[in-house]
Formats: sequence, structure tokens, C-alpha cells
Amino acid sequence: MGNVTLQTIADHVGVSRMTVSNAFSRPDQLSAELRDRVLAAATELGYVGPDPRARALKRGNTGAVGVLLTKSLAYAFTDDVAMRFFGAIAEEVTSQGLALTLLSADETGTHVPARDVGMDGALVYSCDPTSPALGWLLKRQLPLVYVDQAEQTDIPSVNVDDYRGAQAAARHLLDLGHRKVGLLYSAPEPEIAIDQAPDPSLLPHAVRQRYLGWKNELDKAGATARTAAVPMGGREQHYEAARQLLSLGERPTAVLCFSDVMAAEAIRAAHDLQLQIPEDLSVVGFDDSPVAMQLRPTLTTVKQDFAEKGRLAAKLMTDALATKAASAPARHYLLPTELIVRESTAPPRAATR
Amino acid sequence: MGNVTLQTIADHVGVSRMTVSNAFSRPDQLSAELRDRVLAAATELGYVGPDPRARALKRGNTGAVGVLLTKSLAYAFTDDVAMRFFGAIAEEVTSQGLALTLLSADETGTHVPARDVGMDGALVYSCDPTSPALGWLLKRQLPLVYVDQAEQTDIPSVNVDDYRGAQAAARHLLDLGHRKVGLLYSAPEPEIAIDQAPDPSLLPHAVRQRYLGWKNELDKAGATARTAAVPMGGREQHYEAARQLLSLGERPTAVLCFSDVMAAEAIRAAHDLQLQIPEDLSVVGFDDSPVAMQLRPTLTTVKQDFAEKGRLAAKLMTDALATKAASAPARHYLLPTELIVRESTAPPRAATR
DNA sequence: CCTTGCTACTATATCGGTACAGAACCCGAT
DNA sequence: ATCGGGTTCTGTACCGATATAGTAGCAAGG
Repeated sequence: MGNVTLQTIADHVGVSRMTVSNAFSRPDQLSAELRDRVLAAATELGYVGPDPRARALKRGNTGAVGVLLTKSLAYAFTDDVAMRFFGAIAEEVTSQGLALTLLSADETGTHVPARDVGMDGALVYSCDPTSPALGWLLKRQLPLVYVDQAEQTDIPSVNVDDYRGAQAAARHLLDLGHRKVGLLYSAPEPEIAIDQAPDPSLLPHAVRQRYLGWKNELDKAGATARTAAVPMGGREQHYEAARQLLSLGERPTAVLCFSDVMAAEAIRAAHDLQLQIPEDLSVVGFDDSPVAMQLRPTLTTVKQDFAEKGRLAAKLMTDALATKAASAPARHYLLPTELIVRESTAPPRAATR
Repeated sequence: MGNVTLQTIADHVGVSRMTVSNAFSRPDQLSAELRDRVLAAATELGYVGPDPRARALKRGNTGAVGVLLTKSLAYAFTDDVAMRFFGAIAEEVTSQGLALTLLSADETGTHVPARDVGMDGALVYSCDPTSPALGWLLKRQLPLVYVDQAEQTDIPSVNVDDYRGAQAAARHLLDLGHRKVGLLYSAPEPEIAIDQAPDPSLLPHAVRQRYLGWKNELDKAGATARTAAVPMGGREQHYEAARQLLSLGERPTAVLCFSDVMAAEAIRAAHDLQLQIPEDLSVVGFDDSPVAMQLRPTLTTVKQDFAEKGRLAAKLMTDALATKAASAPARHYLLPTELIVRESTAPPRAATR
């Protein structure tokens, strides 16, 4: 019971294998009548269509584009914002008839997807630039698109203006009169670290941009920044870090959070510490994810357009695939951010004027 | 500048192509010394490793498994629960060195991933059993695993005991004394439909199970069920449907919601209608997703273990791939559900004893 | 000295398609 | 009658690897 191939059908119908191939892939190359006969024979023999693997080999493309994420996939999938972006990408990419292949950056086992799985190109989303998986993709010379990732001149990229967004958020708090501000951001270290200024160059790109935006703006105004670095992980970690930050002697009157999800936990922690928001504590998030509107009070945050980000990234990818190595200089996009003021921010209780 | 292939390296080192292949894929087949020379030549020539496409053709496997979702991908990606499950699958599957390929069920364009993209097997998650994409997967005779999908004897599956969970939820409300209960569930129709009993056979599997669990339990107790069918779509739809349901003349004193996300919108609608929860209205969700704990009041819901579901599905898949066509009878799992009572349910205000 | 059994490497035959360059035929135009 | 041009189909040569069987060389055993 060897497999049914083009040849099987060709023999059955009495034509050349090439004709059968054409019946499937280039209908204009043969008469409608013969094509019908071929297709009929194919279904009769249980032939589904040209084998994707063989086709991929000969044609040189697989019909799939990869997406590389640094962090554990299970974690990424709990991230609302990442998923929003993904959805947009998936939508756009699949509408082009491509499939999206998830690559993990873990180097577990001997089989490394980034090296061993066939794909026509890959999106690199918020990855450690030194990760081996990314290294493989680069070596394979696949068309890449960077998203939320430090720019590389020769690689098209889509970024969000995190820096300006963060600045605006800090500015907003300063304008309200806050002088002691907590910064809550995620960091690669495995432990919560309070008031240990990070080495920005070690932070993931988006974290770095936001951190710098906040910090520079606060420093410029001579305000005090207290920091809490949260390990990537569950919400528990966020909660715990926020709680520690808010239990400090000189408690900040406001916190700037790396994400809305973190802000949600900060609010929960504040609540548990009997702090009123925004009277005792102002909270600013980042992303304007759906939770921002669900929180009570509703969350002041910095909006970015995930969907647009995804669409743009997908577009860059499909363009790159269409014009193989066209070598127009790589395009770089920087999407705007916007401060959205809602209910979670107010002047500090004892605002000295 | 033809591509660098095994042959290029073979010529360069002066060995047979097969030896080069072995250097990469079966290191035990040649001396360490020669292997080093081959690998050195490979890096020198910029060879990354055996071409995945060619390898896939010859070996017959691609190292990727597909996941098929019915609904638009962008929509699926806003679904917390689906993403939780995905994450677990992705984690498990990639730890086996496989990649996950997202397939869309839309039949857009001529290129249909379910038919045209190479993969070793596929997970089918909560899909319309008549969808063409699923049809292709079946025709290709790929190893499949069904998840949240009506059982098929010959296809391994993982399901959740939605029926019993829904029963327990309904029972809980009945025990509290509720006699008029609203049912809020998603349906394929494009319009919100109030009090139009659905034809269960047309509902997606999970919806059907939950609906039937509720309905049968309520009917058995002689309680009144008012229904609101919500089109798949955004939260706005959920909100609107909940609002309509709660604006009825004989307003239900409790609502059973298909998901926690729907419950969140029901709570929002209730809030906007000046209804106190749980005093004026009890709300029960489904899934025990993270939002359940974030809502105020915290949400009574039916818990299912997404992570376990994902893990199990991935396991079934990898097993199926390992034992090619081993034809042990397909295993079917039914994971338990559990009612979690929190703050959003209470006896109706004027509970007649 | 001849067999046996390793180890280290090679030759050949696919895997299942598709690109490309014909070949056969028919038609209308010269 | 000849020719150019279109349509329809065929033959051949790969695409880049790997499974399998086979060969050479060498050490140990009888």
C-alpha cells in the first residue's frame, strides 16, 4: 500500500505525471475535460493534493512564517498584550494564505525549531538579541521582521514609541504634584529587587525604553524614583513586588507600572494595604489593554495600538516574502503612544503647592 | 552562487555527501576527528544545517504540529481561556522539540494551510465539525487530537465535563432559591436573540454541553429559563445582550454565563442598570479564568483546568506521533469541572421560602 | 592463514513534486 | 503549400537530503 502519488494517478488516467501536477497546481495548462478526469481519479484513489513537503522542497517555500518569543510560551500566552498582537499578526498572515508557526526559544532537546523547522521567514517579537534561537534564524538568512526589539539597520522593524509614552506618563504625575514615584517593571532576574537601579543595557528592549523614559523625566524634575524589579512570572510576583514597594518607609505617592496587568496587581496590593486610589496612591499602567477599563477605578495608562503593530509587522513580512531579497532598504516603523488619563491618577493627598 | 548543500561541503572536505549528512544527523557513524573537520568546513562555508524541507521530504516528518481553530484567529486570541490552553499546549509540544503551527479555518484565497502546509499531526480545538479545513486534515489522514469537540470513536480526544459543571452551577442557584434564571451563551447567529430556545444540535460542542446542563437542571426543578444568545464577537456584544436580558419585564434574579468574560460584561451591564450584585442579581461564570478573581465581587464560577487540558492534548499528540499508526484504540479523556462559589451569588432579594 | 566481526566510510536509490524545454497538433494567415 | 502562433501534453532534470546495503581495513580467535 505504497502512498498515492502523482505517478499513481498518472498511470491510472494514462497521462504523464506532469499533467497531473498541472491539474492541481496550474489548471490553465490543460483542458478542462482532462483536468476533471484527473481530479476524479485523484479523489477515487484518495489523493488529497500535492504533498506539501515535496512541494516545499522543489518550490523553495513552505507557506509558513515563524514567530519567535523569548520567554516561555506558556507565559507569553498569559500576556494579554502579546496575544492581542499575535491575533492581529495571525489574522493578517493567514489572510495571505500563510500559516504561523510558533517557535520556542528554549534550547531543550536536540531538535531546535528555529533551526530545524521549515519556514519562509520569521517574526522576532521582544526577544533577547543574544538568544541562540535568534542566532539560528539569522544564520539561515531568513527574511526577518523585528517587533518590540532594538532596531538593526538591515532588518525591517516595528516598534512602539515606548520612551515618549513613558515620559508622558511620568510628566503627568509630575504635573499632578507627585515627587516620590515608584517604578514597577519586569526584569530578567529571578528575585524581586527593591531600589536596585538596573543596568538598562540588560533589560529587554521595551522595558528599557519605558524605564528610561520614566527615569529621565523624573530625574529632570528632581523627583525621587523608587524601583521594584519584578521577575517575569505570574501575577503573584507582581502583587508581591507592588506590596513591598508600597510598604516602604517613605512610601511613593504614585506608581508607574510596566504594564496594565502589573498595574492591576499594584491596585490589588494597594487595596489590601488600605490605600485609596487615587487619593493615597496614583497608578499608571502601560498598553491600554482591555483590563484598563475593567479595573475600578479605571486606569490611567499609555495606549499603544497592538492591532496596528501586528498588521504592520505582518505586512512587512509578506512584503519581504513577495519581493525576494529585493533589498530595498529595510523599513523601520515607530508607532505613536498616547497617554490616556482616567480615574486612577490624582494629586497626592498632601500636595505641597 | 548556488546554495551550499551537503555536496558542497563533501567536495570541500573530500568525503562523500553521506558522511557529511551523518556528521550532522548521526554523529556516531563517523570518527570524531572527521566530524570536526566536516563541521568546521560547514561553518566556514556558511552552512547552517540540513535543509528542513529536504529532510522533511525524505524523512516524512516536518517537526511541526498544527492547531486548528474555527473562529477568526484574531478573535480566538482575545479569548483568555483559549490562550491558557494554547500556552499549555505550546509549552508541552515545544518541549518535545516540535513547533506549533496555527491554521486558520477560513477558506480565503487559494492557499489553504490545512491542506497545503506540512505538518505531522494536528490538534483540533473547538471546531465546527463540518468545516472544510477539518475536512482537509481528515482527508490527509494526519494524526488528530480533538479538544473541546464532540467525540469521534477513532480520534483521541480531550474534553471537559461541561455538562456536569453546568448542572452544578444551575443546582447552586436553585439551592439558593432562584426560580427565574437567565442563560447567556454564545451562538453562531450574527444577531443577539432573546428568549429564542436554540436548537442544541447547531451549537458548538462546549456551548451545547453547558446549555444542556443548565437547561435540564432548571427544567427538572421547574424553574424558568430566559435565554440570550450572543454572537461571537467582542465584549460589546456580551454587554448588550446582558443588558437586554436584564431589562426584561420579568427580570431574572440570576444569570448563568457561558464564560467568565461574559460574566464580567453581565456584571458591568448590571452595574449600569443600578443592580447590586449579588443582592439584586446573582452571576455565575464558567472556566475560572483569571478575571474571576479580579472582578468585584469575585465571581462564582465553574472551574476547569486549562493547563491540564493542554498538557493532556499535547501528550496524546506526541504519543500518536511516536507510535505511528500504532492503532491502540483512541483514548478519550473527560476532565472534571468544579463549582467554585465566591461572592457573586446569593439568595434572591425577596426569596420566598 | 583464514574466518569473523568491528568500525569508518561510500554508492545508489529514492522521497514526491515542479520548472523548463520541447513535441504534436490545429488554425488562420501569407 | 508554408509558416507563425497558440494550446495541450510529455520528458528530463533537478530540489537537498537520508536509508540501506555494501566495501575496505584491521584486530581477534581458531
